[in-house]
Amino acid sequence: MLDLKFIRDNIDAVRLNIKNKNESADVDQIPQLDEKRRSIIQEVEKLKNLRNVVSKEIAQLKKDGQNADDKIASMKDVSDNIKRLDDELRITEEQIYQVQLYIPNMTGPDVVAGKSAADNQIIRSWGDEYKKEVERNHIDIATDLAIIDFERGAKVSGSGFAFYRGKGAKLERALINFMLDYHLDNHGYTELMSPYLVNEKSMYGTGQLPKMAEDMYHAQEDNVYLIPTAEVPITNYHYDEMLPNEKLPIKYCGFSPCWRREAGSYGKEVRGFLRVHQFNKVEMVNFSRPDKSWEQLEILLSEAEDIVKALKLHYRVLRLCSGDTSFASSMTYDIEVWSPGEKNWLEVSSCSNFTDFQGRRANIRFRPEPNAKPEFIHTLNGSGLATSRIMVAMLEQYTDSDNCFHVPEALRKYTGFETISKND
RNA sequence: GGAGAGGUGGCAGAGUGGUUGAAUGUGGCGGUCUCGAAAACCGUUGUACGGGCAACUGUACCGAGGGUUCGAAUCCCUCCCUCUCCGCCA
Repeated sequence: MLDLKFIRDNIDAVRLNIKNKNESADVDQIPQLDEKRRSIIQEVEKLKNLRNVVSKEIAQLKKDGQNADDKIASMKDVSDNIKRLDDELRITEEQIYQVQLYIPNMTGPDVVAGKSAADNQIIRSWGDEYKKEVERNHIDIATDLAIIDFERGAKVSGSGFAFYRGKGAKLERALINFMLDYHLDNHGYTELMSPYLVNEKSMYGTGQLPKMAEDMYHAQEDNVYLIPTAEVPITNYHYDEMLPNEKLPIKYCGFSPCWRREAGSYGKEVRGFLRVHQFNKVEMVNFSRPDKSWEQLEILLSEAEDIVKALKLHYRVLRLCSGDTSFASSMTYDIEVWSPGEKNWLEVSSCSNFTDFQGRRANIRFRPEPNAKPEFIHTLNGSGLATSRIMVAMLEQYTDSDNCFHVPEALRKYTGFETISKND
């Protein structure tokens, strides 16, 4: 959410930003609604002041045993007017809020205006030496090794769901544990294991609602949502809180499955693990002072890169253009690994600075100095990493011509085995 | 799911219609005393919005939202949450 005062003072920039982000929000009605809001406040507060003063006079008169009927009668009208104006104010503020909810975060200074993924900037790439030519993609390999079962996933749950089986399941667990341990041991994170169902308020707090309602699984009976990312519970962990300045930045990481309906995305990149309704991810969340958040974003990105490097996978880093930068994000870096089977880049991490956008929605603040006014915190998060596409790249990268998968060095102490072959 | 109790300031805890933004305690901050500290004593200690260049000032906030009333922390309704007991259950 953007600050109302900011919108009022920067209406043109806000309008341009909406356009650059391919969003639609009718910001034009804000100035007059805000004007109306303020004039109502001034009027109603005058009346309330009058009411307070006269009420005290009435109390005094009664205490002195005198008659106060005249004053009470004269206040009746005032009271009715207050009620009417308060209603009007409430409606006006609700109208403003409903517009505000759909206004995206302002993009950061380094974000170029652009329409689509084609306009994203390539920042760097790494691990050229790990490129490899393969004939089979991850689906063939995994099916052949019987470590991932897409068919039965579809039978039991629907397309976009899969079973990990045998050594495949253990490999997945190894990957998750490796990533978590890496961040805990090397990057100073505190682990959070979170709820996977969250309430509506949390979804508004991080900005998934109201815009993304269609993309989430919703349990109507209890009005809770399956999380599309651990960002939601972990960021909202500090909902309505004042964070101690001396503890900043506060860094949490956590594993969770992620559920996404992916409504309307059929036909593209849906094969196998490329786009699924449920996948596993380790998420990193950072609560930062505003003056440090851009610096923290670079650190967060490097922490995610460390994982890909440790797995020795060829990857590149992109800075997303405005059109590709998500609703709540100010700036986002994507990490993409090379899939030899797809001959394409696959997104495995998104690292974003949300500035104060989520902090304002979720009311998470801190005090810059002991007696200073509270300010909204900056939040950042990044995948570190999503496993399904890492699994794609690993399977294609590390399976030899004899159809034997070699576990990457970094994962061996977690798997307890070094290879996976057909009859394991 | 059934029955009951409760949600007040950083925390604890008074307050059942009229100078209550809220007693009191405690914690925090500043000070006096002290070589220093403790104790004691004094002072101070919320947020949001509006107006004002500012000092300042107005309004609101006692779980949330409605209602009654000239006036609500206090009365009524709805919802949320916590706790206790019973039932069910991994």
